[in-house]
Formats: sequence, C-alpha cells, structure tokens
Amino acid sequence: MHRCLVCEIRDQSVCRAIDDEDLVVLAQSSKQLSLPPNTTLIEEGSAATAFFNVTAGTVKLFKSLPDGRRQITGFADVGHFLGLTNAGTYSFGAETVDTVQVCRFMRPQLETLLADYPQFERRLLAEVTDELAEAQEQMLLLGRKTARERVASFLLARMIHRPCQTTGEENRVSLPMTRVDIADYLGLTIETVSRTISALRRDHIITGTDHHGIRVLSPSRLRGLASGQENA
Amino acid sequence: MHRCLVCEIRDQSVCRAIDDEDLVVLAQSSKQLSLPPNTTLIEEGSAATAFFNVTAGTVKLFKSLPDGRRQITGFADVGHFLGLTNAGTYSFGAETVDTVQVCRFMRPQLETLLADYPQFERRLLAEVTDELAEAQEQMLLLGRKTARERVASFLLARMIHRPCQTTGEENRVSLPMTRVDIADYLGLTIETVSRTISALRRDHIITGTDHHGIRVLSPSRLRGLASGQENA
DNA sequence: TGTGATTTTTGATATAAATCAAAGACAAGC
DNA sequence: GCTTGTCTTTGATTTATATCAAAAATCACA
Repeated sequence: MHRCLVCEIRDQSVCRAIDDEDLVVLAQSSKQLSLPPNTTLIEEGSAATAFFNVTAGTVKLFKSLPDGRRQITGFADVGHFLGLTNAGTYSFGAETVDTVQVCRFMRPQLETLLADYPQFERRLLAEVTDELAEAQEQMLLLGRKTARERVASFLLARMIHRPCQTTGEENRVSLPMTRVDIADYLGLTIETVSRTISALRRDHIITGTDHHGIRVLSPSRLRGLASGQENA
Repeated sequence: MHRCLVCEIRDQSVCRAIDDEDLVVLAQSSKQLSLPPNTTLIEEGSAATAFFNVTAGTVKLFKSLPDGRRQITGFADVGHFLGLTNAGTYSFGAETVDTVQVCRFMRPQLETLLADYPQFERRLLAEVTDELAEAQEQMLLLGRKTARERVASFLLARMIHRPCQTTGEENRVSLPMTRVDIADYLGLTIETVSRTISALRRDHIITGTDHHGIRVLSPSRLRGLASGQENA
C-alpha cells in the first residue's frame, strides 16, 4: 500500500497528479507486474479491460495488417501510459521490448480515478495531447522523409528523450529493440536500416559497433539530416 | 448569445458536454468566424493562442520540412476541434480547404471552461483519444501500405465518416481537397494518386469523372484492398 | 567455452513509386 | 463565350528502397 509513495518515477508519469495523501487509493487501484522481454501486454482487437503505466523498460505499440505487415506506432518507456481507448476493443497491440515493469489499472478502477480526481484527468489529457503531437511528427517522417532522414530522426529523438547517463560516454544512444522493430517503426526494411546505420558510421556522424547502442559524434549534423538538410 | 443554443452541430462536437443552461457561457467564451478557402488558421510554429471548433467545411492540418515537403496529418471537418497543444507554440499548421465556419476560443477562456466544466474536459479527452487512434491507423498506412491500398483506405474512410446524403446516388464520396492535398495526406505524389484513382476506375471499383467526387461501386472490394487483400 | 540459432550486415537485382515532361480538362474572369 | 491559368491525367524514364541471397557477428544455452 506504500508502493506509490516510494515510486521513484511518479513525477515522470500521470501519477504525479495525485497528492501524497491520496496515493493509497492509487496503489489500491493498480497492481504492479514484472514482465520478461517479448511478452504480449495487449492483443490487437481484444477487449479493452486494462490500462498500464510503464515504470521500467520499454513497450512497443503496433498495428498490423492481415498479411502480417506491421507498423510500430511508438515505444512507451518509463513514465508513459498505454491502453487508453474509447472503443470496447484495443485498436492496437502492445509487447514488451526488454524486461518491463508496469502498473496495471483495470478499467472500472481507472474510471473511478478519472471521476474522483479531475487533476488526474487533466494530466492524462496533457499526456494524450503530447502523444498526438508525436504521432504527427512520425506521420511527417513516414510520409515524407528519406531512409537516411528517418534513421537520423530516430537516433536524435532517442538521444534527446532517453539520455543515457549510465556511462561516462557522451551522447550515447541505447537501442534495446531489434532491427526488425526499428524497421517496423520507421516504415523501412531491416536491410535498409542496417545499411543506413552503416552509412552514418562511415560518414563519422555516429560511432560504436555494438548492435544495441551507438554514440553520436555530431549531434548537429544529425539534427540537420533529421530535418532534411542533406549533408552538413 | 443564443448562438450555441441554436447550433445544429452541437451534439457532433465537444460542445455537447455543456448543458443547455450553461450554453451562454460557451457562447461568450467563443467567437464564430467564417473563412474562405485556403485561409491560414494556424501558422506552423506560431504562438498557441487559440483553439477552434469546426462547424462547417473542412480544415487541413499539416507539418512541413524546411525544404517545403509537407505531410497533411488529418482533415478536420464538422464537429472536430483543432489547436490543442501543451507547448507554447503550435507544432503544426492549419488551413481551410473550402469555405469554413469555426468557433474560436482564446486560450484563457478555454482554460476557464476546462476548469469549470469537468465533463467538457472529459469529452475533450475522448476526442483526443480518438484522434490518436486515427493517427495510429494513418501511421500504418504511411509506413506499410502500397499506393493502391492507401488510396482505397482514404476513399473508404471518407465514405464511412462523411456520408454524402445530398444526392440520391449511393456510396458517393466527396473530395473537396485537391490532388496535391490527397497526395500530401497519403505520402504519395499527385501523379501516383491520379494514376491510382484511374486504375480503380478501370477496375470498376469506383466510378465518376468529376474531379471532386466519385462513387464507390464495390465497397467490399474497396474494404478488401484497404486492408491489404490484393484483388477481391 | 563451445555450438547452434538468431540477428545483423553486406551484396546483387528487381520494382513500386518518384521524377520529368506534356497534353487535356476545368474554372474564373473579362 | 473565349481566354488564361490552374488542376488533373497520362506517358517515359529514373531512382530509392525492397527483395532475394549469403556471409559475418552476436547471443543463448549446454
């Protein structure tokens, strides 16, 4: 019952909308789960019964076509929620990328929270509004950017939104997802993603041979590339 | 001050969250504007001072790259709002497609409404959640669908969401926007859009020679195409 | 620590859609 | 009703990325 009180990422998530004295309610409304990599959190098209708040790790959200083509619509990491919908069923799927910890709210409990705490609803509206802005940015990427621009945008966004302060290395970007996931996120094939990363390395814009982490040598050139300035 | 009371599309918009007796407040918080085609409602990157509710016509929302490449992220028509953002500036632009009527809420008034009427905020959250789901669907289209599938998806969505009940013609789809707009929405060029529409006509899936309106002959084949079943 | 399976990279070729180019249709203004 | 400009369609060619194929690197598990 003190889980939420000691939660280290509370102020990074929607939960910061709830005051300390009401945290017991929050803790009682949710359940913490620990999930191994590649666990299905949400089955596309299944009944929308739960809502999740990610407290550790990364979750991928995606939509698929009947023949298996898949588009990852986003990666939800620490502090992000997922599973909000007006429809009775989820219009998307969700799977863990690495080991993930989530707080799960069942729908009725979530409804109660929203009704009882207007500031929680306010906070959620702000989060969804941000997600929509991100989605619009991604539509620009998918509809109008070249492969090189897409990969540059992706690396840049991860560098900015997920600063890797663990090691002393400057501008380190962690890529916990596979090339398949990156490709499905950027609307490319794994071969194109791989070739493009190799080309950026060849051009001394990034460095590092590790598959799941690279270092950005020139953030400014990367920024230029991401916004369509070829070269620089 | 009775403008909102006699508003014919109130129950199609966020305004339906406000009770009849409080409509005066709503009317006082907003101002109705009538705008000719191709009017800029929101300049990309400008200060986010207003929020709009579309009561007639169609508005296009878009994001651009410095070199002019543009991605239309959505079309807002009757009942849709636009201009919501957490940032101080708009991350997208908005322009009228045809003659448009909007109710404009200045930011402070909107904040007051949100604070005073939780059900208004609730309604807005639901709307943004829907928009996000639509954006995810569009990401699947932009990242993973062929030109033929994109055009089929577009026509199908317009057929479903904007039924044209004016004429006796069954399954009529109105296309008030130009080919440039359709191309910028689907992540294609105008030539590809044009060729694809011609091909669908050749295959007797659609008919009509009018540039701004077509008729769907086989909704089921269109549905099949849109979800990736080539032929059918 | 070795071994098979998986993931990533690199190479050769194919192709869907872009680009370049021009003709035809439509709309607005005189 | 003609003229002028814009929008749309169609055609020829190019190109960025996909596809097909195989080698190299990494990972997981014994």
